[in-house]
Amino acid sequence: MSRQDQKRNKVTLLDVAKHADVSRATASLVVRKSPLVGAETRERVEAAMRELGYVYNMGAARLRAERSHTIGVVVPNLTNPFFAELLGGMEASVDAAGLVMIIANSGDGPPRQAAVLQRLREHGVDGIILCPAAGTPDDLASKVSDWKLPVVQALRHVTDDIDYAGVDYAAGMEEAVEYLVSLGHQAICFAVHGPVHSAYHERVQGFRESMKRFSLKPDLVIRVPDRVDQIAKEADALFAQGRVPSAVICFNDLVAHGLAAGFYDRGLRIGRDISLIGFDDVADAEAMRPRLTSVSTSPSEIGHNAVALLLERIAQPSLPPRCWISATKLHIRDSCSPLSSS
Amino acid sequence: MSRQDQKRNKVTLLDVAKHADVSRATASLVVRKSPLVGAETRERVEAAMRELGYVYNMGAARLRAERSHTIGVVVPNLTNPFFAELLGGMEASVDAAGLVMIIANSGDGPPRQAAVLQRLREHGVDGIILCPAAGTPDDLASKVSDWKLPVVQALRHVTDDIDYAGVDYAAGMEEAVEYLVSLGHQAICFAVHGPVHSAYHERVQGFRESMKRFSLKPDLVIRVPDRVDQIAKEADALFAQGRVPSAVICFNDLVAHGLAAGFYDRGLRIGRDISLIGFDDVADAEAMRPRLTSVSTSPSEIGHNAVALLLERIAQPSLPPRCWISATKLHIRDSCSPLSSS
DNA sequence: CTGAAAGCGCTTACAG
DNA sequence: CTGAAAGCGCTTACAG
Repeated sequence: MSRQDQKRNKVTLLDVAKHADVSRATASLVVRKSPLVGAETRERVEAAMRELGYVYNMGAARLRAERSHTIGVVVPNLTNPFFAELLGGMEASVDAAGLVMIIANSGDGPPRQAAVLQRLREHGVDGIILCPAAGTPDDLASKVSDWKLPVVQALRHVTDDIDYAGVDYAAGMEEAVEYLVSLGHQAICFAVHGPVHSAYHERVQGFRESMKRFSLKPDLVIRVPDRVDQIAKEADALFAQGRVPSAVICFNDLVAHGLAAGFYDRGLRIGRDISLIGFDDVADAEAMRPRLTSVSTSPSEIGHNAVALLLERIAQPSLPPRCWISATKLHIRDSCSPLSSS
Repeated sequence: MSRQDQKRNKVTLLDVAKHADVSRATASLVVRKSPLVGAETRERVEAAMRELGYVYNMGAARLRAERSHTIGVVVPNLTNPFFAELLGGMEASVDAAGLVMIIANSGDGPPRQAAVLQRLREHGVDGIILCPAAGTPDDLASKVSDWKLPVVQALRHVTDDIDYAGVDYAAGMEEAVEYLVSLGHQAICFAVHGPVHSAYHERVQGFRESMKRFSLKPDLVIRVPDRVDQIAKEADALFAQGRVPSAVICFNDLVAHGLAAGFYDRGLRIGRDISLIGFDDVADAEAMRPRLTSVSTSPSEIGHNAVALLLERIAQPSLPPRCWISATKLHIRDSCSPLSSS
C-alpha cells in the first residue's frame, strides 16, 4: 500500500491531505503542530503521514515562510579542542531549539571568511554565529546590517554594534596573576601565541595591568610557536630575556602543554622549579601531571550563550546590541607552588 | 541607486534580469555559470547582480532542482579531539566541492540518531556521512535504501550494503603488538573503554589474534573509565589481574593520556618501568612526555575519504557498495623500551 | 476548524 | 543564445 505512492520519494503534503481526507491547509497545520486542529483530525493526518512515509520538506517551507530553521556557525579552526567544546555547546542549544547548524571554517583569514559568510547567506540561514577571523575589517558591522541578517560574535569581537558572547579574559588574567603573587612570585612571564585579535589583546592587557597593580614588571610577554609540538623546543626563549621567570602564565592550555613538555626536556620540575598556569581549562588539564592549574573559560557555556543571544536576536531584530561576558574561574590544581625564598 | 530596490533584502533574479535587460532564464544561466551565455551578456548580468546586491537563493533553487548542495554529518560526539580532526578533514573536502555541511550529534545513541537522521532528511540534504551510534539496529541499511538517500558510514560500519570509509584497526593492533614483541614484551595488556561498536571489536580482535600469533596470552583486556580524568585513578586495575603487564596498548590516545597520568601518580616511569602505546596519534601524542608512541589512524584523511565516497555515490546512486579501508602506521616515539631481562 | 487561491524564487523544458 | 509558461512543495491570508 504505502510503497506504491512513493516512487522517487515524492510523498507531498497534498498526498497526505488526500489520504486523510482533509485539505492541504489542514495538513499543513498538523505538521506545524498548530492547536487549531481537532484531536481526531490531527490523529487521522498523522496516521496518513506515517502510512505514506511522508517527509516534511523544509526547503519548500522555508521558501514560503522565510525561515530556514538553520543557523550558520563560522569558526577559525575546527581541530582545536577549545573550538570543539564550543561547538559542542552550541550544538546542544541549537538542537534543543529545533534548529540545525551549518558549520564553516574561516581558517582565521578574512578572505575565506567573506566567502563562507556569502555561502551561508545563499543557503538562507536564519542567523550566524561568527568568531571573527583575525584581521576582520572594520566594516563588518555595517555589512552585516546591510544584510539584515541576525549575527552574533563569539569569543572575539570587532565591533560594539553586533551582539557578542565572550569571556572576561582580562579578569581571568588578573586571577592568575593575583594567585601567583599570593604565592610570592614576582618574575612572572606571559607566554602567548597564535593570531592577534580582541581576545588576544584583552589577555595581554589584562596581564600587564595586573602586573602593574602589583608593581611588577609587566613586559615579560614572550611569543611561542603555534603548534604544540614546536612549543617545547622554544621553551628556552623564556629564559633568554635576561630575567628568569619563576612562574609562567600561558595564553591557553595548548601552550601550557607544550611548555610543560619543554620544561620536562630541560629537567625542570613543574610545580617545584617553576610554576605554570594554563588558560581555558579544557579536558586535558586534569590529565596532565602535575595536574594543570588553569583559568577556566567554559567554552561550551559560551556556546550556549551565543546561541541564546542569536535566538533572541532572530526573534527581535531591533533589539539594541548586547554583550554577554561570562566570568572566568581559576581552577587551582598542582602546577604552582610558593616561591621558595632563595 | 542600489539601496532602494533592496527593502527587506528582496532582490530577486527577476530584478537582476530586468536591470540587465535580459530574461529571467538568461540570468539564471549566468548564476549557474552556464557556457551558453555570451561574454558580453554575462558581464552585464554580473554587473547587475553586484549593483543590486543580489544574493542567490539556494533554497528556491533546491526546490526546483532537487539538489540542496548540503550534506549532513552525524557523529557520536563533538568534543573528542579525534572527531574534531575528522570533521576538519571533511569540512575541507566539502567546502572544496562547493557544498556546505550540517553537523549533528547522535550522542552515540540510536534514538537520538534516528531523530537527527530524520531532521537531516527534512532539511533535504543531498547525502549523509554517518558514524553509526553504538547499538545502531541492523535494519539501518534497509531503511536507508527506502529513503533513496546517499549515505556513507565512517569509522564504524553496521552493514556491508552501505559505503564505508574506515581504518584497518586490526592491522594497527598487529603493528603495535609486533613492535612490543620485538622489544621482548610478553605480558601485554590492552586497555579499552567507551561504547562497543565495529571499530571496538576490530581492535579487540586484532589484539587477540596478534597475541595468539606470537603464542602469547590474549586475554589481558581490561576496561577503564570513559573520561580521561577518571582513567588515572583506575590505573591500578592493570595490575590486579594476577599478572603484571610490562606493556600496555591503549584503545586510543585519550586512554594513553589518562593511564600515563595514573602511572605517574604511582611513580612508574613510562618507557622504563612500563611501555605504553596509544592509538590514533592525535596532536597531543607529540607533546606528551615521554613522547607517546601511537598507531596513527589519520582521522582527517578518513574525513576526506568519506566525503569522496559520498560525492561519488551522489553522482552515481546505483554503484555497488564500496569500502575504503585506510592503513594505519605505527608512529614510534619514546614511550616504549626493551623489556629488561629481570 | 476547513477550502480554494496565490505566491515564495528559482529551474526546466519548449519554442523561437 | 533568449522568452513565456509551468511547477518544485509548502504557507499565508481570506472566506466560509
